[in-house]
Amino acid sequence: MNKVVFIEKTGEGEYEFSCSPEEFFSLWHDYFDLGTDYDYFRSKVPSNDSFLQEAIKVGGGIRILKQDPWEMLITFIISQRKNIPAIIKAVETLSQLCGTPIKSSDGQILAYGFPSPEALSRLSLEDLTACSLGYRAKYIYQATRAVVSGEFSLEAGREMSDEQLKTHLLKVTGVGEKVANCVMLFGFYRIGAFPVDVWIDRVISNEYNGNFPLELYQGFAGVIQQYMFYYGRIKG
DNA sequence: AGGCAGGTTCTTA
DNA sequence: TAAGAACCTGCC
Repeated sequence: MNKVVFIEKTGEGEYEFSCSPEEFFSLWHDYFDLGTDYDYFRSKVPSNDSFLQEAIKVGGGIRILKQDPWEMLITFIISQRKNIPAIIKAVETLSQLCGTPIKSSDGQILAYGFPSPEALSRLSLEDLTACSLGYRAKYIYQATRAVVSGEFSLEAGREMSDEQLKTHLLKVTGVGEKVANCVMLFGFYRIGAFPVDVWIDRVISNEYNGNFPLELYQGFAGVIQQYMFYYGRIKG
């Protein structure tokens, strides 16, 4: 979206945003999903579920960010078989290569926005490979062309049911079950989507004996997934 | 030094 | 339908 904000913790439960109050309320308040009552979701965790009880305590400030579908599609295609530092690096390389510079009022470049489909489409397959994307380069090359040509519409996804959207996203080569769920959750705010990656797999097998009660969280399982993911990684 | 990493596709039965 | 190999590359 070609916007950047810097947030500083200034006290307990107190944060300072670098933007104006107008921008905070018109943009970031929604982006960080600050209008949603997460206490309601958390209240659905059974008191005898000690893992999730601890997780919602430790991960108290977690929010599902309302991110851009296109950015999520490409970012999560990149994420497969990569660790987090490598993902960040690849996304930053792409942004610096063909994203829009975001400047402060005095002209200083603060960050680069994620490249638009058109901007990415100007990169050749070789260009993409040079961004250390490995075998994902051709997935991204193909997805970019599908979107730019209109053959694949992310916008159309907004009107679809969760089930339709999942099927739609799975048509993109390089998008499987996990990536589709991530794009749904973070790019379309489908908080019922429940992405299962290796960390969630580990939590389910280690803490729930391979059987997680998903049915307790119908319609917002993605929020619960975030607590599981966050705390699961801390615990190792 | 090599296995492994926020998976997916392709191949084989 | 299901299990197993191959896939790129950089990090730990």
